[in-house]
Amino acid sequence: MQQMRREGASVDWSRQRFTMDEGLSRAVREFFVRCYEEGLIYHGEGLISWCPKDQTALSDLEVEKETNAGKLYYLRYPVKGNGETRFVTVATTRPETMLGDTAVAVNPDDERYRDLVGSVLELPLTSREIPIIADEFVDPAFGTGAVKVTPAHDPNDYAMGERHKLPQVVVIDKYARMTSEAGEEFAGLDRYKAREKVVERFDELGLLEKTVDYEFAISRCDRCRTVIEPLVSTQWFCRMKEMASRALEAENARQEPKFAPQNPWTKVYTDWLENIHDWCISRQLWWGHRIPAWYTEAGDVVVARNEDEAREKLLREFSERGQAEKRERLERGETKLKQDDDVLDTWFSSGLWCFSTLGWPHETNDLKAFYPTSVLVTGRDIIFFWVARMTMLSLKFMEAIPFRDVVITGIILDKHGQKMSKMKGNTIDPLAVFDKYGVDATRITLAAASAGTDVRWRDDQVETYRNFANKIWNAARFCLMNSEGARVGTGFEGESQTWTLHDRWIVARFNRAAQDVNAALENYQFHEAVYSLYHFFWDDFCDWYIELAKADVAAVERSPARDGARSRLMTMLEQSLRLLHPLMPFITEELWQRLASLADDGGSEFLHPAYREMRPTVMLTAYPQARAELIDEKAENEMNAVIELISRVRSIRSEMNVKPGENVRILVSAPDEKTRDVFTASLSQIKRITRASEVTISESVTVPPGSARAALAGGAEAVVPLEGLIDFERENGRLQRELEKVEAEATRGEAQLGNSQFRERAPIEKVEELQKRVEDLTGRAQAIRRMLEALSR
RNA sequence: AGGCGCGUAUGUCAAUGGUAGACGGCUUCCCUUACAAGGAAGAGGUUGGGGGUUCGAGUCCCUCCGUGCCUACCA
Repeated sequence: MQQMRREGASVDWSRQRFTMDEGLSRAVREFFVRCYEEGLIYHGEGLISWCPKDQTALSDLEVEKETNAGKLYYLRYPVKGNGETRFVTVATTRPETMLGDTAVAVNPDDERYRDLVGSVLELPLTSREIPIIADEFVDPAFGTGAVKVTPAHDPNDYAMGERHKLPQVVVIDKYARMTSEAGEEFAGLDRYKAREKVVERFDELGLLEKTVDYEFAISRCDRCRTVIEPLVSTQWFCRMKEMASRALEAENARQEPKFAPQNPWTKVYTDWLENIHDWCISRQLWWGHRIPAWYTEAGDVVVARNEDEAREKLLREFSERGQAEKRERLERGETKLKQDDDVLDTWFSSGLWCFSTLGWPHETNDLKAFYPTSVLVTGRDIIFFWVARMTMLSLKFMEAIPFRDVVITGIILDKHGQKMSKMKGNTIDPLAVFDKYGVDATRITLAAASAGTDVRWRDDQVETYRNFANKIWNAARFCLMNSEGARVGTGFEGESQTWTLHDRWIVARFNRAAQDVNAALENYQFHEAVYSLYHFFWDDFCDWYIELAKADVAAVERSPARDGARSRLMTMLEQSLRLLHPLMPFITEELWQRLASLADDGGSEFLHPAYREMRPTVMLTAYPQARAELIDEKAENEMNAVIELISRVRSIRSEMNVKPGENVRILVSAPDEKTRDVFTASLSQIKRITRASEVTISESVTVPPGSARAALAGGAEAVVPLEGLIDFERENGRLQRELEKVEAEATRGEAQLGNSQFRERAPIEKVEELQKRVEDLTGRAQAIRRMLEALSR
């Protein structure tokens, strides 16, 4: 909880619940009683997974399978009869369980043993005789084709025992020690000691045929790693088939719930539901919801919401069954009731969470308002534990599935790709990362990991986003330093005729970013949201917009133009902070507060209409939605031309080793008048950013000798006269490389255009798009060739 | 044994069948009046191998190699 608060999780803390709270306990008892009354929950004997250390039953999900390098022992059992010496050899990984064997099984079609079916074996080390039975389950190809059957200590054998009505001989107790049934020689021995001894004795008797190395799966308690012992025991079980089929129907017919990412989790979920087994829900632990069942000394069991109800129910039952004596004793208060000491599997109460927290079984307002919920976010290892059980248990008494969407996140691995575990000591402490890099940086780093893919965690990748936070801080600082005269929030209202190109452009870029971010969040594609936000803020807003607006914004004299530029800058920052807020709540709130304090009413006007009366905070502002009419493609294209011009001049400066402090002259030619107008409108910005002493724009230029040149889109050209400074070799190399690149791409494009199949079958837009691109490329190539020619003269 | 996933730049990872990108690292230059946790310019790829479908494949299909996870009642 402390960690969630540090993370800035914006949850309603007043609704914090604990599974053992009274309201939830009531729901658990109610659910249990109703299910018992329907026969869905039953009390009975079964072979369950037992942890000898924790002394409790476990469900299938709470045992971990592990491959284990063990041995396969081949044991000979003598066939009884007629003094003949014949043996049946069985293979086993657990020889100690042979003491509890009550049969040997073979496949009915197995010729080798057909004549022996029905005959009897003398079980070594015991005085027992056991039959040879035939069962389809046995695989003739494995081992010897004969299987020892220990119904009390193996799940398969248990099932086979039921099929053939075999007795159960319990030779291992709940402490994993041999019982007296195992015989004097073995009683009291630990299961592994017993194994050694059994093998030793078989060897002595000449009944150990061979021992081979064998790898097999071993089950461990996921809590304490102790090897599980299958144990016949009386427990509480929940029938799952019917509930599972309802959940399956919801998924198959209506995609309820919907998984994100959809593949492969939907299938993982449905596969498990299809192969579901009954659930052992009782635990012999001290902690948890006590099972609402009461026993009399005479062994009667009653399930009820409380002890009073238990008595009533018992009275009714005794009457119905005509057990007058029991009834009278109960009425006289002579019968003591004892509640079951066992508790419920915590996942059972957790499975009710979605409605137990909202007041069920009462039809509360909360239940009506908040059920079903919208989304459950969890890891894939919890799909069975929680997601499936929640849907099943919820559908039992609720109309709808408990959540519409299930988002499966990746799992954080260590830097070597290993799952983190306390045992391996490779866990990371989120609080330490928060301390080192900040919560915002950590949050956005996690969000940037692609959806559903595991993350190899390295602290240093948080650095990228710590730097991003720093960038946001510094950009905001610049804006705030130049905020005098700005009217935040109104920058882009109603005066578009005074906007510069970069104003129209940043509005377009912002709306595009808002569109992308909203779409990404809608689809739980958080990494795409991060990508859009990062590049919008850093590349578009910081690198270009602030730089282009700087001259107007930072003008010394106050003027309507300066106020306007500042208002637009501040407005864009305010909107950007809103867009960033869900991913970086702390820094955006801090900056937003400073910004809001500049507004006349302290920022109230920024709040979502529903929250106008509340204290201003970015949390209560409306999240920016894209306005399609503001995604101004024309502005984007024009700005691209300006950006290209500036970039190419910078590139020339850098490659020609022009000192940063040194001013250059720039001659720009553009055959197209509109392009000239675009450049002219941004003249002062171009001049400033390229550090030019002079920029001239005309239809065509006379190129001074010793100029570096660059071909631009639409036949335009940038010329930087560098007489005396130019390195002809370098310029030649630079242009050659450029030409190669452009020609290669043009050739590829032309080849594709030359393919009649492409022209016929590809969509028209694609063909036209390529045509345009190839035209531009060939134009550039021509221009560069002319430049090279001029250079060599 | 089945099922699922992954192999892309030196590293970690992106990319509805349509110009292969980001971040880090690397090279060069710059302490320029928001930011050196920064700015500018660069280098770096036959998308694991081989087939196939398609006008077009990192993306779809088959196969092989490598690797990870989940499920399972072969003793």
